Amino acid sequence: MRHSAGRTGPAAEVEDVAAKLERARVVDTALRLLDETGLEGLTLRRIATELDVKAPALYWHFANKQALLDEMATEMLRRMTAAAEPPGPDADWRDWLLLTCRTLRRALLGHRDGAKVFSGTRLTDTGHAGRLEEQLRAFVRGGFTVDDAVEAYFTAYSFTVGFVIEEQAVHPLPGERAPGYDPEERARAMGAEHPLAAASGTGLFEDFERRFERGLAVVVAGIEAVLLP
Amino acid sequence: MRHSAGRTGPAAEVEDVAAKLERARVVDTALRLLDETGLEGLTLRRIATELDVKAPALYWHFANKQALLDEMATEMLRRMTAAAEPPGPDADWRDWLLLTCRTLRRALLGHRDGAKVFSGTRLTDTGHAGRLEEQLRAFVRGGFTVDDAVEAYFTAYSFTVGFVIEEQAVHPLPGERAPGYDPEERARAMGAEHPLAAASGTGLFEDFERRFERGLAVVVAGIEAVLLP
DNA sequence: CCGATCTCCTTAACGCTGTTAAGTGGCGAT
DNA sequence: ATCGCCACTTAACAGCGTTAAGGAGATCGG
Repeated sequence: MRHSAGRTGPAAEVEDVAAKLERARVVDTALRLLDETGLEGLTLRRIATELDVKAPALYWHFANKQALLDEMATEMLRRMTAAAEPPGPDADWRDWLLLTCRTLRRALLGHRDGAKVFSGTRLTDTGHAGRLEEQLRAFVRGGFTVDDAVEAYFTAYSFTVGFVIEEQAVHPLPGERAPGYDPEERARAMGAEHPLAAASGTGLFEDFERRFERGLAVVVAGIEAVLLP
Repeated sequence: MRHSAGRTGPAAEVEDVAAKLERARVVDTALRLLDETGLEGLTLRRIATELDVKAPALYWHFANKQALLDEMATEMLRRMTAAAEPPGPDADWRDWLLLTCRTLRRALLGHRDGAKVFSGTRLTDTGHAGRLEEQLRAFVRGGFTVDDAVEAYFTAYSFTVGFVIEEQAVHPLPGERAPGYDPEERARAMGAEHPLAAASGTGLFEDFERRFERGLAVVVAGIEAVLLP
């Protein structure tokens, strides 16, 4: 099924590299198009046209659309990992966790519907294993059991993904604002008999940057309080 | 555009009730079908067939498919709210928050792809305003500012939605287990040079019930530590 | 009582989607 | 020169959401 199945020797090496380059070009184009069209508008025919190719050609490089989406999510993660300077090998678990979550958020915000693409796919390689290992090691250095380390990591991860999904519903792209997320409108909808709910629009639709940091601080403080030995 | 536009009198009342019953029947059927087919397989033609009707008939009741999905998400929330006994009017914010998040999780787990349906839609009515108001009031009673109350609520909400999205990737329906989320398989993929990452499968793919409770405890403790005056 | 109106549905069709089958030009190796 | 594989094309399929037009049946005003 793979490109060089059954072949051996240096020629296979070279061809595999070429194949990966093509694959990468498809993924790159798809990620660029994603920002223009959104996940709904991202069709194989469009991607193919952008690559001066017909749609069925993509099936040479990917088993199906989901495989392409998986690869896109993986590539997002790869770029994010490459862009983030890791803290030193003896860094505190807090530094690692903050870095991981902030970088994850940046990666998801980097593309329209990034969080949805990401949360709907399975990663296609284990390139992130190294970072995860260092993250968990930082926890263990801090006195956590492995189980508690995973627990802490997953809690922060869940918060981050959930947060960004909501954020991208309001801001499809940084700077853009989706219709229907207006604090005043919400206040009107909630009615005078629900003053607190009516006032919540501001706290729900604005200032995601600061709110993410506060949420992260809450999670970190909670980990300290509950899981730290 | 609405059913009784421009009409008055008791007959209109009766017809509106009938119309709403029809609408509700569509939503109910769609939610039932969702469990069988998943979000991908949930087509208007299938829903229509199940209702002994042709697909375009649905456009009499809903402007488009998204409007139906919105209504489905709203109905999920309505049932969840109806099923959950609220704590007393003087209950602690902790009780309210735990109830809200646990009930939200239950509601999302109640249907296949529940979290995805939910996170992709906008609620169609303000029936949840009352509960939100009580939730926020509990925070304010506890000494929170309105902003901090919203912040705390949203942090817990984000965690819950993010958590269940991941949970449903592993367990499409309670009891079922999606392929590819096997701890041993993960351990093999991570490799011997990443022992902690390899061991993380157990902590990531199992025992969601307990892990959700611990995550919730982390969030609550974090709110106490960071936001409580 | 009759014609108009409104409700709720049907049939037919449009343009689009992901995906498969079959065929084809070119290039490297034998 | 020819074989075989790579990377692609053309053609087509079933199915999707959605729209247009129309029709049966109840309900209404006159």
